[in-house]
Amino acid sequence: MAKEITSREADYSQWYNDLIVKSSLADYSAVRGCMVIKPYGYGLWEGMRDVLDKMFKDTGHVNAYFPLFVPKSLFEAEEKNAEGFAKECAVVTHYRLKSNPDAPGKLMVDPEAKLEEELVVRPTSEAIIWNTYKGWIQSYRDLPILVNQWANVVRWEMRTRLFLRTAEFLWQEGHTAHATKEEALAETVQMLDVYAKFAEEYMAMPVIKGVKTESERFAGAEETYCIEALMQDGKALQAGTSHFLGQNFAKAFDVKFADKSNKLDYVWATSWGVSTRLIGGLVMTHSDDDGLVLPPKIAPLQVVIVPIYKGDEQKGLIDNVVHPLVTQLKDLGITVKYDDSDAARPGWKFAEYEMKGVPVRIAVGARDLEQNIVEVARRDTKEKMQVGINGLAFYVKVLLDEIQLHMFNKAKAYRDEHITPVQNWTEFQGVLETKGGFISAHWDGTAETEEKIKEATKATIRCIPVDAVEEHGVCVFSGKPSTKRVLFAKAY
RNA sequence: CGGGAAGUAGCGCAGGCCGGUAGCGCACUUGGUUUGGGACCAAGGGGUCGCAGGUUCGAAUCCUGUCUUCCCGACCA
Repeated sequence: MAKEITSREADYSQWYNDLIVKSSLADYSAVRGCMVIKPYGYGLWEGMRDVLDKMFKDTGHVNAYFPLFVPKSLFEAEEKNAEGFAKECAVVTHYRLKSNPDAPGKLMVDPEAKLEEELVVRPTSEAIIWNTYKGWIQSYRDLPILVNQWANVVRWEMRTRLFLRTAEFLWQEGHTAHATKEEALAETVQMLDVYAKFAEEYMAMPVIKGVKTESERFAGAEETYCIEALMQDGKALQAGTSHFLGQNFAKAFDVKFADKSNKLDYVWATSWGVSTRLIGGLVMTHSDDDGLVLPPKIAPLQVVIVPIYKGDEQKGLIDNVVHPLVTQLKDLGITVKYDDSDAARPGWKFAEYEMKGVPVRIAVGARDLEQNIVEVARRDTKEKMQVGINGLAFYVKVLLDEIQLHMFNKAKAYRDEHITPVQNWTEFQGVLETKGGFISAHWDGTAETEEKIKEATKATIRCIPVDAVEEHGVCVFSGKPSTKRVLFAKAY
């Protein structure tokens, strides 16, 4: 038993940490709050990135890259945004080291090399980008600008967790500029839909589309849309956000355009992003006590083939069957690995690929060949099936689709069971303590009530669902009138 | 940033109170036997005990500082 992980029941947090490390997604690093994303974890991110990037391109966006550093004077231009991030900014103050005269062989910051103006390491890029857009935009003919960047950002978090919250993380941030409010709003909603589609169809992670309350809104935004997912421990995870920024950044950076009648107006803006946090969400949505469970559409490796043999003669016979199978699977666009390494025995390989969440495993032994079959095992349900070799590649292709669908349906069933409508404060507290998940409740719309509920229970309003129905009710906490239900939950 | 715990071979740990030149399991190397759920036998290799100071004839062990990680709070994606 070389690699065992803590069970979810014993300690959910420890299970998560064990899983990330033992499945080789990431490692802790020598830098406080920063992690190393290992090749398997990065492969997962690359797969997600490739799909999202295509979805962005298909909706008319292009990629660009802006600087890591933001001069402090630019950063503080949009005051609300700057204040919102001020407490977690890394700041570059010097540009040179020198030998330390008091400690031979050691270096020190050269006090003579102090920067004229401090550079903020971007926690997000609105400031540097809007400063740049000012030079790109004169007329309505220059609009819209639909730019995305894949980048790293830094937020100096006090308490970090692998993938979910690290000081540095990878993400994409879209920054668009529009001539009208309507167009910007449409863009905001469009990208929210892109995120939701990606989460559900590729990650098999069901999400609720909604709007943030004022206190949870992105600093500097007029409106923040979000997708919220539910983890297996009943806590919610904000998985992506899309912001309608109004004219806030255009005003802060003086970005005006001339419309068709040559009238000057400020540009309308959006920004939207998802990060490597999605990997944490993926892990906590599907995985079990034996390791990762990855949806086929995102899994870096979809199929692994393990030979079981005694001696070179049997190995040769198995090779004769497996090699054409590998070709057939690849021709169907399936990623496959034939693990015929002699370094580990079959049982060890089984456990290892289960830990890594490979969706389908095919075991081929001499006994199978006599009957012209193989053993196909699916990771999500742990089922094993005897399948004929003829037509096997196509069978696997269909099976991968079935696994993808089953994973989504299972996660959705769990999520739906954990959206609990409550009518009063007693029920609210009871559900939160015993069951967890989302609580659908009426709220009076005030930040005061929201804050008091948070203080009392640690639950926050995750979102006001976009499909919330209008109904008359009374606030679960204050008893004041309310027109729609919102979703509360404890959150990551 | 406050409270708690931890850091000794790649991983998991013992040793520490009572200072005397570091050990166990797994992993690794070589050879052999094996292979249908984390194989077995034999012989090997590998550690400035997180880092930096201090006490001492002598420090993994005692003292001080510091770094990193985990858990609980406050803050946040």
